[in-house]
Amino acid sequence: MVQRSSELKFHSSDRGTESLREFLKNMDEGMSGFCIRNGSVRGSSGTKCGRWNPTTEQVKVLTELFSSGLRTPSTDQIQKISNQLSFYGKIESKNVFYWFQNHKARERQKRRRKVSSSSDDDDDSNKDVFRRANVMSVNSSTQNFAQVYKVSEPKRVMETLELFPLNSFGESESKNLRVYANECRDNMFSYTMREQMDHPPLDLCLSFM
Amino acid sequence: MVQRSSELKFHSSDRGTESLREFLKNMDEGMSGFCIRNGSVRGSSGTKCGRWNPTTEQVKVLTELFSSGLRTPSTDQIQKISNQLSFYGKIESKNVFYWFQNHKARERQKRRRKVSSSSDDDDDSNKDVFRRANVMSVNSSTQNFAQVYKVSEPKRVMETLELFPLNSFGESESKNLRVYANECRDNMFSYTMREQMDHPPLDLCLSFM
DNA sequence: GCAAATTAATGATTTATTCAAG
DNA sequence: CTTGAATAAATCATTAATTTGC
Repeated sequence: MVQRSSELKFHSSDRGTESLREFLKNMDEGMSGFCIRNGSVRGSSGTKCGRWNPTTEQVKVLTELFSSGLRTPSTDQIQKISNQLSFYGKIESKNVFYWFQNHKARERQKRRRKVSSSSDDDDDSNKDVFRRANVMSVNSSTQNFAQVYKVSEPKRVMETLELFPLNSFGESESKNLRVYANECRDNMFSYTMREQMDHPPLDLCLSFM
Repeated sequence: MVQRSSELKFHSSDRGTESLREFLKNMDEGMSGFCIRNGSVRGSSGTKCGRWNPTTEQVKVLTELFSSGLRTPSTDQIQKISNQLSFYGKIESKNVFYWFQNHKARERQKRRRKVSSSSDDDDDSNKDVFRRANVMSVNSSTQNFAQVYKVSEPKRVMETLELFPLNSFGESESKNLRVYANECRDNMFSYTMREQMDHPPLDLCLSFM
């Protein structure tokens, strides 16, 4: 299925569109070689990874977080979660993002289908809006985003996940609220990875503040 | 399989819309450096980041590109287009992304509303091909885009528009990918919690032990 | 028992809607 | 009123479950 659509056909009427011209030019160039997704490559080795397949632990943690109230993690949160979960297996930030998005949507859907009673149960709309934006990455099958992403994740040191940074924005919007607050507690995790997966190797500490 | 459901319901009314902006900012503002996260800069502080206001030239080029068949530019394309257009004025990648998205949607909508006669002879059609051909389409729900950019792109400076970067993904991605350490990644966001949230605004610390 | 075939889950994309700045 | 921004809903696609015939 090779599709090439180099359809870019612009009206060559030149007006002061030198820039466009340039764009298109470049575009064409780029067009020439795009390789992307070679359909098959399946099942073979790891390079061509299909979609993310979360491990039990990963799902567990994600689910916990979700049921703890986290619905639309911020970019940072996603990064952190991803970092943490990478311990259990391959995972990328976007996966976390998608997971939350799908999970949220499907829970809602499930609820609706079941009983439309409780008015509008979940809907955490506000938060979503608020942060979704920052969150994930795209894999763009071909792009090297994945790579990049990958890179960016590992670098981060594991810190405690701080979800729901309580503090209402809106008012004390002091210019820089770069409250590095949590920096201090950077490494308090100690990965005692236990062999037995029976018990969650990790402790989810919910601290209410 | 088993999914937990604990929906919270936050019907807050506020939507924060600065996040995306913020991230994207970091992304291609690697050099521009402007407006450092002023979330809801309501009261307005120094750098007020209003929404993008495209210049005539920018719109012109974008429109040309659109009518030339480009419908869903890939991330790279966006990046490049953005770079090019920055010549005409302030612009960010996300603006390009959104522009295409909105323009596409609105053209379609317009068409429908107007006359369903001309079916879809518009340029949109071929765009599909275009996009399809390149699996690398930007896709990623908007947010993704944002994130991706933010995280992955910061370092890539493009000078020439190179669309459709052919690169075989999948292999050693350990390339250099500058990690782009965004130091203040800890900016906390604030959710406006509603009284009736199911879950208390908790600070969720996930520590692996 | 064990694969091919079929179905159920769910990861990933795309589209439609919504909100609000100017 | 236009349109940038952002999300939720709908959809597509692929993997895991499972069913079924042998």
